Amino acid sequence: MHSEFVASRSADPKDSRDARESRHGTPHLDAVSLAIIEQLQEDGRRPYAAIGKAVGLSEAAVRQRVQKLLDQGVMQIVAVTDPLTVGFRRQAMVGVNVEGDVESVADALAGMDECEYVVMTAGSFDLMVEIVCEDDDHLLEVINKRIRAVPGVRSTESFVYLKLKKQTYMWGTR
Amino acid sequence: MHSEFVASRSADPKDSRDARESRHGTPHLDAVSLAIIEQLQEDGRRPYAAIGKAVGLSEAAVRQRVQKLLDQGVMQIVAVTDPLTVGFRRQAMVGVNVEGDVESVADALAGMDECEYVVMTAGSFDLMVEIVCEDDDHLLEVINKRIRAVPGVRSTESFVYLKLKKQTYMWGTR
DNA sequence: ACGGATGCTGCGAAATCCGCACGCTCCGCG
DNA sequence: CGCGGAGCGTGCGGATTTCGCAGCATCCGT
Repeated sequence: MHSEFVASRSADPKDSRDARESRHGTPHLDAVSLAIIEQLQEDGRRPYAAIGKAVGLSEAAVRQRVQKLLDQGVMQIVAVTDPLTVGFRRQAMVGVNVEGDVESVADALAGMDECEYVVMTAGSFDLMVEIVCEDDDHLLEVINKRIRAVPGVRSTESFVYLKLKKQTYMWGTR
Repeated sequence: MHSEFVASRSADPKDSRDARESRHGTPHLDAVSLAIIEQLQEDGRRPYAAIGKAVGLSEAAVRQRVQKLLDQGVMQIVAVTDPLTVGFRRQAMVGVNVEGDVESVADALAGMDECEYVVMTAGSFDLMVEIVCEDDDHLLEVINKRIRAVPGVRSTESFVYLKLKKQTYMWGTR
């Protein structure tokens, strides 16, 4: 009940003329906020004063900006772990083809704990879903029993992870 | 130069008899460390004292454990953003087929800034790569010019993101 | 010109972080 | 068996950070 911050933007009626929104209700970010985000992408626990020094703002101003970014759902500050280390030994990307309403299938899959990532795509799959499981049995059950049981799922194709080579969270740091 | 903590486990010769490792040099995590990680997955800036109260440890002990988890690369505490909000409007998952050494291709792709996620897989693709770009031109260039130019890449198939429905970092919180 | 909203600053109080000394337990070893 | 070191936890001050708030400047819309 947290950290599924995507696709739930601007549900609040009073963020109306907030900071001029570009098209789809996505809040506009100025260069300073971007710089703050970069700082927190390097270290999510960096003190506000240090960030302020780096971006040229007072401690209090940084604090208020960060709080707003958090409230708006623009960013989250979280611990990210290596799944293998915390006991999830099988992961897979699953491509899904759907008949009927794609979005309702996506919602159903998003409701499953084992689905860590759900995205609607253009191409030979309608949906791509990342699955995190404890072992092979678990993975098998999720793919063959649970995902295929969702109404509207026509077919699936699985790509079991052999080795994770890179995982970054440095958008905006380019 | 940070946060690519995967596949670089136990490079240190002196973490020998650390906390008994299970098979591949992956450090073992006890229930308390798991609980600490859960706390930080909910809020990466939660005070050590509050975590200590939740898991039954002193503030100092939590602090030392967190520091160790960070040092070992078991977890990172970072800001995670919605790519759309920070100005990256095109994303895609790209399946890659390789001839020759898969890992060297994976390394080459991992070296590209636009590749946010690189994983070796079993299935009809050898590699799956997530790409984050600013616009269509950028995406086109990355896929058709850069990725296909990597020696060993036989073919690619792209899945352009239409809508991100779920993105979680709650492993271990089940 | 006037409210009202927004955003930044400065400041004191409270809470947190940090280093360090100390104690405990668990081995390995002479 | 006793010693010593490593690993891990606690408690404790002092430095640092967080937090709430008042004050001020700017930018609108009316």
